[in-house]
Amino acid sequence: MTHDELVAAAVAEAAPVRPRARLIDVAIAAGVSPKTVSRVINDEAGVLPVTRDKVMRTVRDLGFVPDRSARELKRQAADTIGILIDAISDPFFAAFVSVVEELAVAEGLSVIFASTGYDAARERTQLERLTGHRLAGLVVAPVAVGAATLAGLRTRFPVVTVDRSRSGIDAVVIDDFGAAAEATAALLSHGHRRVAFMGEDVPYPTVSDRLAGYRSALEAAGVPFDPSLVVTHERFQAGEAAEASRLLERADAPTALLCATSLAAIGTVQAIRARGLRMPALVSFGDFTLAEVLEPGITYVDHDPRLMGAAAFRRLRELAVHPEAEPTRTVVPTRLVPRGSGEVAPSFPLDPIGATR
Amino acid sequence: MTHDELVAAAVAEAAPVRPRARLIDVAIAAGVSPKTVSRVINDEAGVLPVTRDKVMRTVRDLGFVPDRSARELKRQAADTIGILIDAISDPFFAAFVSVVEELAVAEGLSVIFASTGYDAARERTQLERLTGHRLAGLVVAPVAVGAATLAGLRTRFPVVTVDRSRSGIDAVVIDDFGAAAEATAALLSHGHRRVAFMGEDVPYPTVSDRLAGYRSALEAAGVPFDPSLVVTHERFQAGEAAEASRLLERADAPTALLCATSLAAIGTVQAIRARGLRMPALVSFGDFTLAEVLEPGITYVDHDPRLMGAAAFRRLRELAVHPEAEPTRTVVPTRLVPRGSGEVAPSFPLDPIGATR
DNA sequence: CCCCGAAATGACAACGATGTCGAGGATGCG
DNA sequence: CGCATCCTCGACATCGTTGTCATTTCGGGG
Repeated sequence: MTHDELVAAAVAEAAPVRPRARLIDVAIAAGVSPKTVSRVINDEAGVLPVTRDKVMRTVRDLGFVPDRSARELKRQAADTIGILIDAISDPFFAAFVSVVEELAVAEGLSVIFASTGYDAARERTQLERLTGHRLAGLVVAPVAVGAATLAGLRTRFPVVTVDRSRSGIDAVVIDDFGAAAEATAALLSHGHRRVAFMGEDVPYPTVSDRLAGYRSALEAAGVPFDPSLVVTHERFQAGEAAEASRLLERADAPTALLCATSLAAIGTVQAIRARGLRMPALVSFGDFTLAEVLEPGITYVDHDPRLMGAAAFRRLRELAVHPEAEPTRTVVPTRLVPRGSGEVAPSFPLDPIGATR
Repeated sequence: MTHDELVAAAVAEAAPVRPRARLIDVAIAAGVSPKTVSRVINDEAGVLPVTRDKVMRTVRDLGFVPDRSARELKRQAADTIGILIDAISDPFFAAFVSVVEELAVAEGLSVIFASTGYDAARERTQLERLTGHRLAGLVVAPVAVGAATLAGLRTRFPVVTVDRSRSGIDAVVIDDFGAAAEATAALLSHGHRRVAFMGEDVPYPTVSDRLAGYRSALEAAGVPFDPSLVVTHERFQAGEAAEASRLLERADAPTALLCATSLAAIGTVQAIRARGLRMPALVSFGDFTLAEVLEPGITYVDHDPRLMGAAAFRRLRELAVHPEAEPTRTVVPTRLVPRGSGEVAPSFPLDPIGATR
């Protein structure tokens, strides 16, 4: 049989372009039936050690790797987790995806991902692309996709939304309203009365919930809401951030900023430095690289992508076991992490109101 | 629309478990043969407009999405790009993957990705997972996988390595040696004689090539190489960076640092600030968020992940058309971007040597 | 009015793997 | 020594889709 193998190997070698080995090729080379090869590569019981060894050797010799398409087609179960997010270049989602993949690997699952770029049409395309696979679960940060569509998918595999939610679908979110209110209240408690809000103008409520929390905190403190202090842009790249920073050159400039996302905070900080402006008090949503190295360190609302990724993955796996479970809304706790930038007093204390609580 | 959604959700709710619609289900519902449905969803010619409309309507009604496993199995061609990288949480790779996905989407391709975590065993597993799919191409940042394995894969689909190379395989890299030499020479030209090198201790030559470039530049300038100024750690997290920063507390502390990766630079900057040390001259490999906001801005060797991603993708697509093409080595140009931190003179000019060129 | 050819459609097999079930051989027990 | 039993292994059908090729249909020309 070693002889047989050598012959087979030689034959294989002779072929200039060796096509991918199939299970049947292994079976022929090893002199067993396809089913037996299948049993071996799937670690099923009921194969004689001798046979098993022979097959395994042949598998190695031919470099056989089972075809996932065929395997997925035959088995109804899948071992791929789909992730659909806004953009992988967003550090929040990079960390999020990283955790999900880490956990998936540990369970022998694959990860396939796609990004929407905040675009509804692209989201639809990508969603079809992902759901064309038999998935073991789908994690999606929904842009425009509705509850009905997701509910339809949910009959096929577990679905969890992240960062945003849809009725009837499991969600992993934070308390945007409460966290924003807390951050705003903290700024107010240091004497600020003119607090600006900067955020992306995205087609989902994350930022608007934060804006609502901001307004609510202002109201609770008896500070009038000034719409001119709310700056939203589709993105906070250099250009938009520069424009936003002009707010600080006004006569009635805000003395504090609440940035609704870390991207907004980064852009704003860059613009402020680039224009040589004096740094106002600032609180960011979400930590970011080097935020603690700035002078002062950037105070932020902790909004840990790793916790959220772990929560989403955990829920996905629970749903895999209990597909009929009631949808739950997992609110990952947040907390305000002071690092300096949020605890400075107004530069121009017009009318210090002192602690509001 | 909220109403519509509620209605749709209710309908979905009503159906206890609606199994996924198959092509055959569409065929039956539309009163045509499976093959005709196939023709319609693949936009093949030779279908009467009436029939086409009828089928398309049924497809929508049933929410039919073709099964990718079956499709991939039947067609031999695939439309999925595989990416295997060290870690998606590394901003370099996040940006890299982002570009590749962007380009892939534009051509109607999917992306499946996996990370190695710098671990050889995990790399092997992940590689099998990825190559179990029929791929339209594979981009890999190789850890331990050898030229032979990749050559085997190359007979099945285009393979491009990135950041590191393997003989006989197309590669997209930068000139690590040259770029490090240039950066080191620049530091020396500002009068530094004690320049430290900090980098990860990774099992591939990227960092060691940079170290070699550093040594070469020292030699060219007649500055003796001091091994105690080379600090390598497996990772540059808080702990390791803190240890590395102790170098700066020595009596004969270096006056300049060359950081072999942006992660090393970030960790080092964090540690320096955390310990309240005086900032030495510093040049980083690779830009990072907020690097320009620090005081002074961090001078870096531009090492653009977006360019590299685009180059890798382009090469993949070329190879798809010409599978037998000779492997090429694409060296993405780098340049030293001065922002201040690399252009400061030594704090303690022991023996200024002036410009060495 | 019939026949021909082109266009539209369908029947059938096959992609590569695995689930079901049955066949055959070795083993244990009376 | 014979029979029941267990264990190993293989034959065959099948997952959902598409390629090949045959068949039907329809309009037009003779």
